[in-house]
Amino acid sequence: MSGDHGRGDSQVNSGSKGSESHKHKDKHKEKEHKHKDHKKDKEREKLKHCNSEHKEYSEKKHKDKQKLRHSDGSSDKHREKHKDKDKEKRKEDKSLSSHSNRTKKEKENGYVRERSPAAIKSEPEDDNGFYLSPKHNKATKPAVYRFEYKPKKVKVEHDKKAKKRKHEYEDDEEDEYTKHKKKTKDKKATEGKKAKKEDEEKWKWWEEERYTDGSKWRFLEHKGPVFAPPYEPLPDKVKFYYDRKAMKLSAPAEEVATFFAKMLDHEYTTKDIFRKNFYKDWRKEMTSEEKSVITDLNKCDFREMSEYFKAQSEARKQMSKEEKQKIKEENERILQEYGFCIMDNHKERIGNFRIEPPGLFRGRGDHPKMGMLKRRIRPEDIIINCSKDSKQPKPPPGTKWKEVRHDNKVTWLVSWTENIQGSIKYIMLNPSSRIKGEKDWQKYETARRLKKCVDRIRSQYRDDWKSKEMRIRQRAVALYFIDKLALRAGNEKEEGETADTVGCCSLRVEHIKLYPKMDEQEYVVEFDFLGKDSIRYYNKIPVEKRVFKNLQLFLENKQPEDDLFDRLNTSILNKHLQELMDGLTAKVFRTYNASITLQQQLKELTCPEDSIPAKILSYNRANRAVAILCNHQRAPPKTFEKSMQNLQTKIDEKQKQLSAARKQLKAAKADHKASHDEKSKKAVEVKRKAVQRIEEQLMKLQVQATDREENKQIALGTSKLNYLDPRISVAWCKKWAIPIEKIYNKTQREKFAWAIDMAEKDYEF
DNA sequence: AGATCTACTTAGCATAGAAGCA
DNA sequence: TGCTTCTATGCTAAGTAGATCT
Repeated sequence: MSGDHGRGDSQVNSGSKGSESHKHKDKHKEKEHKHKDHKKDKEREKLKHCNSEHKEYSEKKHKDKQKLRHSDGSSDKHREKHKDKDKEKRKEDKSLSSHSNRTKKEKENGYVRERSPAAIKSEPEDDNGFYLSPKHNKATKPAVYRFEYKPKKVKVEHDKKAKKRKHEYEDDEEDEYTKHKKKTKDKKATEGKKAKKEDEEKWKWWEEERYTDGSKWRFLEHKGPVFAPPYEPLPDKVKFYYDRKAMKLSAPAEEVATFFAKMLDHEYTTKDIFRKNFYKDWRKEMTSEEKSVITDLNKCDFREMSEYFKAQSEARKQMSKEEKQKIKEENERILQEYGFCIMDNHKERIGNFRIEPPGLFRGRGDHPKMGMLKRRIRPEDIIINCSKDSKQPKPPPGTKWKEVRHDNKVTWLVSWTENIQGSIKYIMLNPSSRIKGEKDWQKYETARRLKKCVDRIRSQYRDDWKSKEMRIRQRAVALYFIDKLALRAGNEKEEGETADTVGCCSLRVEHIKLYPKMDEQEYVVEFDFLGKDSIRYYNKIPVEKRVFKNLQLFLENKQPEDDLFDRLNTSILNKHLQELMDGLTAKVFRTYNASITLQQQLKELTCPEDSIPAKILSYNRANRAVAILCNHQRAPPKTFEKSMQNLQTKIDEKQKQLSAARKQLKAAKADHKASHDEKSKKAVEVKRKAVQRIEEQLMKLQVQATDREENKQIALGTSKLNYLDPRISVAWCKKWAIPIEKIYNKTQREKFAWAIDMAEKDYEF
């Protein structure tokens, strides 16, 4: 296990660290005058956090906010002004500051979407174990690649070549690749043309050549997207009221109003920004008459509309079986017609063939654009991508596509530009498709190549901590964080366009705190920031002295809102990584560390003599270690406490049952001792079996309870789907005779079909 | 050399549908 | 069988990263 971090079995932990962070956060807030209206969100947060500490925190936050409110009866305008001033000031600061010449981000979030107080245990690490490993230094060897990165003219890899590669490359997986090819060669010859169904489903694309010229396909045919159903005006009986008076809205204005009405139960319809954005966009849809009447959102009453939609969804639930069946069939028909495409002789499932319906935008976290109208996409907005020689999809009658192009250097079938951020959205294939699968496989191969040179890279960045050049030190410390803590790269973001979140390279001074000494530990760094999706990252970890000293240096003469790594960005970092290993980028470290952690944890946690459920618990624990590493959190399910209680009741009952059964067994034994006849002997056996059965059931329940408790606010799915080399899991299943269905559900099995087919029990990541 | 654009992966959440239970 | 609870799936936002433009 070379280059392994030796991560312990980090467990969920909501101890004192959490409260520390909260205090910190609170101070933070007051200092920065963050006082946006996020009462409702906090309430939601409160619900999410079941531990009392969190409640305390939320309440305190709430009080703080109230205080602030009182101190300045802040109107929106006031706040805006304040913000602008702040912005300007910062701009000036920046131009004066010699070390920071990059765009600075406005820190304006009051709403913090953080969850677990401290999900991550900082493990005191043996740094020697960390950096040195027996398999060391293949640095001098020319790198060997499974996939070509800068493909030249060669179009398709042919068998011969693949075989030749087998000798050239020592990659285990390479052997398998060729092996498979041989095995299926005969079969393939008889296959001939494509008989649609069964052969298609079983198509093993991983046994075929890949394109190496950068093209993604030769032939592509599809039916185009499915548009959102047109707006159906409300029945006349459902009224909208303005200033208590019923008012009939024009269809466009009414439609947008219904979007708001549908969200009425959500707390964000009470947020200032949301309301402001919504109102602004709504007015654009109004007739001039409506505009003159409706001048204040607060006087709008959407409740009747809201009730109507609730009743509708209730009615949908109450529909008869036949009606439901009919809808199901219709959906199936649409799926069959639009849900598949033909790509290079194979029918492939499309991932998202429906165009996103119009509605109100709700970004995650404290998003400046929340509430804006996401407009309806029309055929005129749509770019179709397909091959020239295919049957082109027809736009709906009386409409035209924006463009039809034939670009086989990309994988998307349909695209359009979305109006909130102006970004492009795509329709692409399902994860089970060849095109996605190959890429996924390739991703893990890159991570495996990193495994081979990670020791070298680690020793290099450690050397770089001593560099004379600031930029190199910064790069080295950032890389250390990315490697050790699995932080994301942290691209720059356009200020004011999105929620204020950061990754490694975009960390600011205010996101870390240094403690030369904390409790028993020396050189502790405390991280507290909002990452992707505004999920809070909170962690305290001891670092090496040199890292600590460097951080102190980076912090010198900086304001809280200045960049920690002012001489670094993701592009610089990735360019450097590219030089260290072909195909290496910051995110590869996440993949690598996730997968290697799973493999190592599985080795450590699986007991050969355990039952299958116990082994699965071990698997989930290994999976959990990764999820914690990658900070994959989730809101504790709304019914968590209750379902936990139910489970406990069941366990108690089972326990009673067990002791009763044991008593009976004892009695039967005594009986047998006395009588020594066949009948009593049989009775003993029967009772013994009963005890055994109940014991097993109890065990299963207990395992389930543990698993669930530990999983309260950790999401396993993301890492399973995106970070863990599926071959590790498949190999583990094969080794311990665990049915693969216990680990991967149907969708996951489809996505990982390649891994399930090719990984043997001795697979090593 | 930074800004912008493009393509693609990764992310959490809502909800539909399946499974379990009284 | 009808209700509750759990799980799978769909949805789409939010990242990463490379290419291209200025």
